[in-house]
Amino acid sequence: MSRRRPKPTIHDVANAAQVSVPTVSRVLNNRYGVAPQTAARVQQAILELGYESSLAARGMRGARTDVIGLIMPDMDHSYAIEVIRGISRAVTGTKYDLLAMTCGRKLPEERGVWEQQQIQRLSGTIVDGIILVVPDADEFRTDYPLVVVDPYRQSTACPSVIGANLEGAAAAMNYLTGLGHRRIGFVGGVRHLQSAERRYQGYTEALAALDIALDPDLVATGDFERDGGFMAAQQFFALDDPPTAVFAANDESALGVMDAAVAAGLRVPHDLSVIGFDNVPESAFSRPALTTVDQSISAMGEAAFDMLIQLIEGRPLESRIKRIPTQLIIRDSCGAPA
Amino acid sequence: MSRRRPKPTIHDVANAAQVSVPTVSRVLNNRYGVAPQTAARVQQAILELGYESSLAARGMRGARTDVIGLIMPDMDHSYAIEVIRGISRAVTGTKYDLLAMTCGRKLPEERGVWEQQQIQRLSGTIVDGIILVVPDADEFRTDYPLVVVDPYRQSTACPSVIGANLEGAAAAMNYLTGLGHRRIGFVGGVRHLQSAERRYQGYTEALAALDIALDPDLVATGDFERDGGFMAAQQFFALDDPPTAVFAANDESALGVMDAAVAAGLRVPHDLSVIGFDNVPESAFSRPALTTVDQSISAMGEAAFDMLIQLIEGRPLESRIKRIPTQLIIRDSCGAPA
DNA sequence: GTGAAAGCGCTAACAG
DNA sequence: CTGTTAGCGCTTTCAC
Repeated sequence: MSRRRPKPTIHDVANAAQVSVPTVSRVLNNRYGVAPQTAARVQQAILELGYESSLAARGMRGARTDVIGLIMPDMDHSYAIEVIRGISRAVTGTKYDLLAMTCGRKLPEERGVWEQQQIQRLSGTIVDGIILVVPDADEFRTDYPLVVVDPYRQSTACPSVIGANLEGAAAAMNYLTGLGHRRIGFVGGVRHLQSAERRYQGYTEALAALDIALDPDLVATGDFERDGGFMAAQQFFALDDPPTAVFAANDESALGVMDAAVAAGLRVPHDLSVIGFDNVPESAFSRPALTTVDQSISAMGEAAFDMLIQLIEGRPLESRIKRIPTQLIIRDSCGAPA
Repeated sequence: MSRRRPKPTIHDVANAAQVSVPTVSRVLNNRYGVAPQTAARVQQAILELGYESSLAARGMRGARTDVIGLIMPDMDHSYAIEVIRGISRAVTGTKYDLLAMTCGRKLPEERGVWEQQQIQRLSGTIVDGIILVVPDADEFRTDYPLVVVDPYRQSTACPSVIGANLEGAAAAMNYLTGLGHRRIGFVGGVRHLQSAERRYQGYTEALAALDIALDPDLVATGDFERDGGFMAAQQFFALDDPPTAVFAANDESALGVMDAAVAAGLRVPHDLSVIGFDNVPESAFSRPALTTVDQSISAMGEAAFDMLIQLIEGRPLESRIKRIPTQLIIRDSCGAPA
């Protein structure tokens, strides 16, 4: 470690083995036309020098790298973690390595360009294909294999994996109304995010089906984070006629609503029913355990990986859009209205 | 998206802006000596073409990439996730991007070489420095900035971040013996992993301090996973004189022990006390909540990032080994022996 | 079978 | 201020 011993290059190997650079390249890639003896000498040199080819250089020459890229805005929230888990599992046992990138700058307005940047910085050279999670942008200037998970808008521009948001929201609302709730609050997610919109749509449609007028006071704009749910709930509680149930557009928000409920001295589900969306691991451990709509995020990750491999290997895609079904998970946070 | 429009290169930009390639490179890197007018024309072309420089090509030319690499054997288990979280948080707000790699091939014997491979494949070109998590290998052939998290053995070869495993284990054991336990089982971790060894050492030393003979029947070799804990516990329960408490070398094993306890009809902590190590998020949600030693894995990740940045930016390291302290978290899984 | 030459996209050193 | 020349580490023709 003391002296700066530069990483051995293919050149060093060639020298050590007394052959030319292309020959080393050939044995590296198991090409035909190398004498067994020569190959052995090269292998020997590789071992001795501890040589390993540079991903960058190799990729630049157009060769496949057997690495797939995952680009996501953060690797901190449960949603992101679950996607990573799914893809990580899918990668296991394949020849592919997984390369996940996330950015330091967290300002939303920088995100869109960041995504685009990363795609181009990586594509074609470093990775063979890319999975993009919850992209801010809608369209991408690339023709490399690219699969989008849970896009903003449902464009057919890229092959994508989406959740059955509308159906899931309908199931949640039906469950709540079936329990007898009529005043139901909704905590939304990031504005203009497709998944959030669809869940909202499920909310309004369910209300309409029962001829319940949409009360603007009962619709709060959250941010898909715990704090947003907390604040939204506080607004609800301050109402003259507060809701008896809250449908939050994702679990983190729902957990925030529950936090607000205990802070306000309300008991869940006795005084307030709460239902979430996503079924992130934490939802099973809240007190009471959160009733939610399982969106199987990790399954979305796995599906995205499968699609990407099809694309990379040039096999035809069954469909450009893969919809992952949703499932109502009934736990302890909902009951009949008091 | 229909036609294969190849990614624009610096060349295309140069053409479009009617300048030479190096000029484009200059404006790209905010170098001095470009006429404002020319620069504007280049910027214009960049925008129109949606150009973004290739990480691979840029890195190959020796320039800094402002990307730091994270190499880990998996991105699925809680431990790995926590490390990612910590580093991801540390990266936030800095100019660095984070690139995390995992491999598809999961066989342990392939791991050692895989790590070495990745380091060389990435270092110097694609990333400015690397954080390596729980490496199998002990020494690395690289002179690039490299920080190791929780290494196998405590070698001084690389700057590293380690947990206070011995102290933590001592705290756990003291707590158990303070409660009155004398027959305490130990579920170990992956053999030869330094952290597991140190925790075992804490176990034996605590026993020795109380003049309790080490009973081989009470020491099981786990694998740091839930199943291993489960099986180890079953062995304990089958003993003529089963332990009244179990110290598991990590939380996942401890959770497995609790699973086995309920399967055997034992109540925790009434019939059996269980204590873990790590304080992964799940441990707070088990029933009963797991008493454990907080190892602040995400803090280890953050510390590793900080050290790496020092290395990259050429600032002197305070110390080559950073030890992250440990803290006993008392929850509900331990009590006095029956 | 093997080496020489060319070029991937980019930047650094030099001219002009 | 800007263009020309070289070369990073590697693979791919194409000769020999």
